[in-house]
Amino acid sequence: MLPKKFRLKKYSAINATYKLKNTVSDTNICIYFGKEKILQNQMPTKIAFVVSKKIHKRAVVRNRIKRLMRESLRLILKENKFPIINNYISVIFVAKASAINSDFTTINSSVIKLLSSKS
RNA sequence: GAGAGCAGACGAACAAUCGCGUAUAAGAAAACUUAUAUGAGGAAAGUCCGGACACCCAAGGGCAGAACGACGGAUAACGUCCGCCGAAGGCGACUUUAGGACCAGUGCCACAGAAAAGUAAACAACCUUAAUUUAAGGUUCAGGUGCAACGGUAGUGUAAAAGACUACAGGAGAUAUUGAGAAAUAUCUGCCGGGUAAACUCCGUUCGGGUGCAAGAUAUAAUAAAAGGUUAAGGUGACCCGCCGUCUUUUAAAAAAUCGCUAGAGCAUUAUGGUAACAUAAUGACCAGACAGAUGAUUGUUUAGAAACAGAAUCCGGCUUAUGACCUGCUCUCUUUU
RNA sequence: GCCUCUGUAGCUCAGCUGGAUAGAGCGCUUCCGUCCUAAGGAAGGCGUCGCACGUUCGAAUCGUGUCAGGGGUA
Repeated sequence: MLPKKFRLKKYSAINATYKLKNTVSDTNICIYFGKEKILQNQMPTKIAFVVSKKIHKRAVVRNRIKRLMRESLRLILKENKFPIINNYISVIFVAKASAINSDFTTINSSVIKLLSSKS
């Protein structure tokens, strides 16, 4: 789990990020980017993870996908591979139906691929 | 040894690195940092029942309504649990059981059949009399139909028949004994007119307003538009009476902190009472509490080749459903040996 | 958290209340028709009535449980 200051919490902020439709997608994951930072460089980037109930009914499966995505993003933030993330106010990771039963390496590789394609 | 029945336990372990929630302590103006401790179930699930708790409300009456249904107990309560009776199934250990009442009333029982419940024979058969192709009377034993035929089997009896009579088994009622009771056993009485209430219904018991922690409390902040209304809107949510008595409804937008929030009809061990469910007493420990929502990732070793079902959301008691592997105890049947 | 509805042929739906034949339209197959196709006509098959247990002589229908899907509300 990310520390609390990196989490995107507010309902209105999530809706605003969705409405921009600045997306990059894969078979497993779709990423929504928010507005670019111009003035507020001091604020940390807010990140959210979404796994819809339409994808799978059981909470254990959905939690597993969320945790895998979080883990891969934690490693990325730690090594600071992609500074592109720090240029946006908010980022939302949405899992797709094909992400079910996939292990850590596939999720991690798709996250890296999407972020590198954006930059 | 094989098969089966019942009950129970468990719900991968260890190490390393990185990382998250909560609490406490220290530091810091603050954001936060460091250290320590701790952090997912037997079903957390389904939401099928019962409660606690909270608020609205004033909590009254009537009539609808809902649930339950052998008997005795347990419990805060229950549609749950325990014991026991009857019935059904099994060679047996044992299992299952919505198990009150169709002598209050109404309805239904297709096709077939004489007839599906009405003091019933339109098929057919038996007997008697007249008569010989038939008619009248008596009868329903046997036949056939159907899930079910007006009690069953065997005899007596009769023109032919019939609980008309007798024996046996069954049902019902009465009496006696046993038992806390359901009920069981014995004797007697020809008493014996189908089934269906998971059909309406009747009887008995219970419930007796509503909404659910997004309940609600505290603090801060607080709008706009339209419609209706003291000639009674609205609330009490099947409905009626009765009661309360001033704002109410809709649409749009905005803001969201703290408490409730986890010490409990709870858990473990022991003792006593009870067949048991359970109750009482003593001792001990307490360490999830989030709010877009914390337990993860990688590597190595062991095991059965990385294991099943599955993620707390106010809290308890049950029920139901899902579930891999290994293990334990008691009992029954069959076979073999002694 | 609470409330509520629906599962029937490949698809869309009747039938259920009130128990005794599982049906309609579109689609599919074959034949007729036409020079060929379409329209039209004829015939045919297509179903564990979501699943399990029960009540009943008999269950798509009644009862209970369960599974799946949808909707409403805060």
